Amino acid sequence: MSTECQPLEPATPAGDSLGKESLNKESLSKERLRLWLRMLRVTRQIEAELREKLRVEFDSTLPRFDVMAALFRDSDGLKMNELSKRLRVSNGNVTGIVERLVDDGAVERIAIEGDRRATLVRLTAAGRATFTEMARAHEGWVNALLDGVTEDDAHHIGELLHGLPADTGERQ
Amino acid sequence: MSTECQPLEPATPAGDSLGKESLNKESLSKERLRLWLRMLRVTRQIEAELREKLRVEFDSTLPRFDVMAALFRDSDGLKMNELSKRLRVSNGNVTGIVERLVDDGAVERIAIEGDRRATLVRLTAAGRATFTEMARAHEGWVNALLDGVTEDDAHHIGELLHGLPADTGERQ
DNA sequence: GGGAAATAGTTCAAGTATGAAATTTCAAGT
DNA sequence: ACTTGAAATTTCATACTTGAACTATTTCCC
Repeated sequence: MSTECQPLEPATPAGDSLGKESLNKESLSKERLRLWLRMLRVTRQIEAELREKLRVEFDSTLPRFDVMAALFRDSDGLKMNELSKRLRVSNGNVTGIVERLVDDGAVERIAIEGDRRATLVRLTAAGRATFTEMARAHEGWVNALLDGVTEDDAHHIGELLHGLPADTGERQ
Repeated sequence: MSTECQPLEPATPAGDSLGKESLNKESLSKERLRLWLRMLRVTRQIEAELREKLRVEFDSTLPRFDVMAALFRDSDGLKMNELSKRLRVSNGNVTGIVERLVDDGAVERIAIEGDRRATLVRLTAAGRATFTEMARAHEGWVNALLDGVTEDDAHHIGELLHGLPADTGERQ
């Protein structure tokens, strides 16, 4: 959903006693909020279009795509554990998605010798083939959706986002 | 979820016969994909933190917050219809969220005279009070999460996002 | 006026998502 | 060996989300 709330009235109204308006903390906070709302709206919109494309053209979904993408990168397979860390979603969530991918024949579970708690999850050959097609299409869709963005823009925004607390988290 | 896929190998590999690499279509496409993945990751991360905050501090959720925000802006109330258009979510979705907000006492349904199909949905006094608190906190959280973003940055990214196909859609 | 089309909502099935509890297995320490 | 604790997953309750089917009401048009 959209978080369609707009900045409320400033707590420090008209006359600002701290200095230039544009250097004001209130103003900066409002501007960041506006930015966040716009980022959210754009992201949601793009996600919706990608989801629709995946649904219509591949009878698949974004979560499935995400899981397959992670497994495609680690072609030796991942433990459920690692998968959920990689995708930053809850453990139980991954269980369900993988379950459906197994039903689809795109993914297989492999027992790990020496640890009967864990399971390895891996793309099947069919899964790899399907994902390769999906990924190619996906890149095309994104490219089209970000039509107005030049390479410089992309690079610039990327840099700005990169410094954010939200982007510097525990990845890997 | 995350769409953690990285750009695959370029279809046009090393030697590029079309001109400078940075002006290459392939390269631009990859750069846009990279940008999209980063936007998605940052957005998801911020959303996750906001959701957590709402849960812990207000025992609420983002969808509830979004609905309340929309109703706060239109203090006369909105029809379910308008609400779902405003938030860009499905009709049935809004039904459920409003239902829970009604249970919470934050929202009330009001019959519309002259059209027995539609219902008006409005924040209660309690709902307005609660939302005012939540919105203040929310702005603070966003402000903190976007800590590294200057006012110029915010403005710049905002402008770039603004031109996107995804942002120019049927709003309001 | 009467019926087709449009509009407003709810309901439904399936999938996604979380956080918490429960289960099974492993790893130590005693 | 035994128990305690950690680790890997699944299960569960709840909630969100979509797209489609369904109901009820209104509007339009002949």
